[in-house]
Amino acid sequence: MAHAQTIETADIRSWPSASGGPLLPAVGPRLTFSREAEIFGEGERSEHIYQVLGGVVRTCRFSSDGRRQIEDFHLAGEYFGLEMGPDHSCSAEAIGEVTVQLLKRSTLMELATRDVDVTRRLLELTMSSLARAQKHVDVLSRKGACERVAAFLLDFADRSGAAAFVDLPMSRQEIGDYLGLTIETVSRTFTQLEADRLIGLADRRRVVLRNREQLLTYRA
Amino acid sequence: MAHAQTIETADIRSWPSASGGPLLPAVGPRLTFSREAEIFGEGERSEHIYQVLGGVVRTCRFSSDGRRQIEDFHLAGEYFGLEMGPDHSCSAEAIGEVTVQLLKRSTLMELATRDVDVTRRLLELTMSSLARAQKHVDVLSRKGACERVAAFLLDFADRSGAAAFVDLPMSRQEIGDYLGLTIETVSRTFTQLEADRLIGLADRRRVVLRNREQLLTYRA
DNA sequence: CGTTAGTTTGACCTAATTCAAATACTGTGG
DNA sequence: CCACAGTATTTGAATTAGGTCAAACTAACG
Repeated sequence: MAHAQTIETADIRSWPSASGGPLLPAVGPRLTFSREAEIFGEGERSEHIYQVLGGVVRTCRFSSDGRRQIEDFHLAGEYFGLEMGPDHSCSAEAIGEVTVQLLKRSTLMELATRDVDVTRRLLELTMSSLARAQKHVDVLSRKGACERVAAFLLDFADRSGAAAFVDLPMSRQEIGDYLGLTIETVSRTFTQLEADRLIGLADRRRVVLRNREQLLTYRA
Repeated sequence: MAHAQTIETADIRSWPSASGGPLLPAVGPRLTFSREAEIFGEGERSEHIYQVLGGVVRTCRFSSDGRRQIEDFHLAGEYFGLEMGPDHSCSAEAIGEVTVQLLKRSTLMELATRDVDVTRRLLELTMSSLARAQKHVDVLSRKGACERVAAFLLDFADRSGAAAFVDLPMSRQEIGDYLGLTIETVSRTFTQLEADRLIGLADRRRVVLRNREQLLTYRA
């Protein structure tokens, strides 16, 4: 957890009001990480659960052949770092500057033995991660490059709240490592989607979803 | 749930002794399904959670283009059918004859509001499903056909308890639908792994793992 | 046996990778 | 503001793993 800077230790009373959605008590400090900083590493002891407050985090795993598999990107509001075992099964890194809320695992687990709601929320959280992972399996399993990129763009747009405009914080390489494609194929696919008028590329990082309908059919 | 046959309604007192591992109280009947019978369908209301008592179950999803993605195979002792939403997000079907223990979801959830252990066990269960799904993502992401099949065989051997001998209950087509490969590629890969002395094919369904070491290196 | 479904094998094709090179950005110092 | 270095991205050409189509083979079962 290098380059981290403590901002504030949240009070245990910052428990979410009876709102829906999986929210957990912020039993830990906030930290800010700079671009490309490691938040935790694969194999490290898992002491905390994390909630993104600002920026985007990637969780990834490295194969013995040096390839990087990005499990997921995590946007503001989302949680990451939940583990079953004692160690982190993947590493987490900041894409650009990132602020996270730490939740001490032991405290949370202790709370969970007394408060069923905490356990229930952990369960909801884990189940939605599972649903995402299964969708990821579907996409990787037998979809072509266009469908993968289309599914990624739509998912990312939905999650970042923007209707038809995405500001991608991650590189082409990172998209490739998420979608199981090479950087060249990702690049060519963007080019082709633009040629087909399905997207517009204002900037290399700013994508306009021109034809949501048709992009959607790709991800079926 | 066609072709199902009730065998016995388990007593709620069949709560697992203080053993480790994710075990849940069997609050529901046992059912037996015949070969290829549907246990539940995608989109159906999710009323139960299931534990396999005997046989192997596949959970799968169908793309609009008619392709089948098998999410996972479930062996004796394993659970399936946990959902976050009200409906099943995939269907479950019997491979060969299968006996399952049903756990009524509403009863389980009611139990969970009173007993933290139940919720904790549901959490453990979901987390191990998540870990499996993430491993599946890794395999599908950038591995070749040999590595996929090798990873599948090793995983299946480990889970069925056999050290170096696997009796596959599923067809080549099903393996393909699980690994994101065509039946032809799966077949060719088996042939090649045998030619390379990594496996032996007694019967089409009986595989001997001749060289566990080398198979392992494939899945790194 | 004959029929059927599952599997293997072969020939060819396509999508994506690889290798290589050109181009476009970003930030820095002048 | 411009030139430069370094990185990210795009584009091109050649290669290849896996898919597709088609046919032969095998096992199971009446």
